[in-house]
Amino acid sequence: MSTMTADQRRAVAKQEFDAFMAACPSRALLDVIANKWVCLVLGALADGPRRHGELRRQIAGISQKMLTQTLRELERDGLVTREVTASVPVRVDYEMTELGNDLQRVVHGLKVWAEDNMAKVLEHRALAESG
Amino acid sequence: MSTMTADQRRAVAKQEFDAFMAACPSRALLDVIANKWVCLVLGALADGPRRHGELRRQIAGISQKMLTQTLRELERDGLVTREVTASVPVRVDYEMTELGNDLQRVVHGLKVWAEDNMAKVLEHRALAESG
DNA sequence: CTGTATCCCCAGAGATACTG
DNA sequence: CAGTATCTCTGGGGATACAG
Repeated sequence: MSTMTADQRRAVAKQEFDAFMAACPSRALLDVIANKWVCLVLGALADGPRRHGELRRQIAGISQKMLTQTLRELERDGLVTREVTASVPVRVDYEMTELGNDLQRVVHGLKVWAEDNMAKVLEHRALAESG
Repeated sequence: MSTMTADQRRAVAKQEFDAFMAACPSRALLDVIANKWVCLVLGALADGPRRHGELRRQIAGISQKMLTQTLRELERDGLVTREVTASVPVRVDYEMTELGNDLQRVVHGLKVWAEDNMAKVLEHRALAESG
C-alpha cells in the first residue's frame, strides 16, 4: 500500500500549481482562459469543427484580429487544432482537442451563468444606483 | 396544463440573453466575470468573509486599486456584500451573497482547471515552439 | 486599516490596407 | 477565404501620495 497522503500523490501526479501565487504559471494560464473571447470561441467550437468565417459570423462583433489571435493561443496551448485544406480559395477548419473540450465544459458554465443571471444582476445594479 | 414548450417557459422565466450577440448585455457581463481577478477574489471569499487586507495577502500580486475595483464591481452586481465596522482603525468585511456563491462554483472550475492542466499546457507549448 | 485621487505608461484591441 | 502587417488610440492597471 502507498505511504503517500492524498496531497502527496496529487503533487506527484502533477506539480503543485497555485494561481493565488503571483509567479505561478497557472496564474498566467488563468489570465488566458478567463477571457470573453476564449469562452465564445470554445463555445462556438463545441458542436464540431468550424471554419474561420463561420466562427466570425457566429461570434458577433469579434474582429478578425482577435479571432485569429485567440485561435493561435488556443492552438499553442493544445486546446484547438488547425487544419488547412489547400483548395482555391484555401479552407481552414478549427476543431477542439480533448483538452480543449475539457476546458469548454468549464467556460461554457460561465457563458450560461451570465445569460441565466443577467436579469438578477441588472435588477441589482438598478437598486445599487438608485439607493 | 401549460401550452408552452420548454423553450417558451424558459424565455418567460428570464428574458432570452445570448452572449454570442454583440449588443446583448450578457456579453458585457461575461466580460466582467471572465476575469482573472474576479476568479481569485471569489475564490478567496469561498471559505467565508474576509477583510480587505486578508484578501490582499491571499491574492498575491493584486494591487490595492484592482482589489478595490473588483470588489466594487462584485458589490454593484450583487455578488458580494460589504460591511463596515466603525472602529479605529476601521474594519471592513466582504462576504459572498447567494448569487456570488453560485458564480463562485463556476469560476472555481476555471482556477482548478488552470492548476490541474498547467503541466499539459506547458508540455504542448514546448512542442509547439520546437516543432 | 481601508480607501480615494492622480499620474503615467504600455499592451490590448479596433480599423484599415494588403497578400497568398 | 484566411491571414499578416501597420497604425492608432483608448483604457486597464501599476505606482505613488494623501485622507478618514
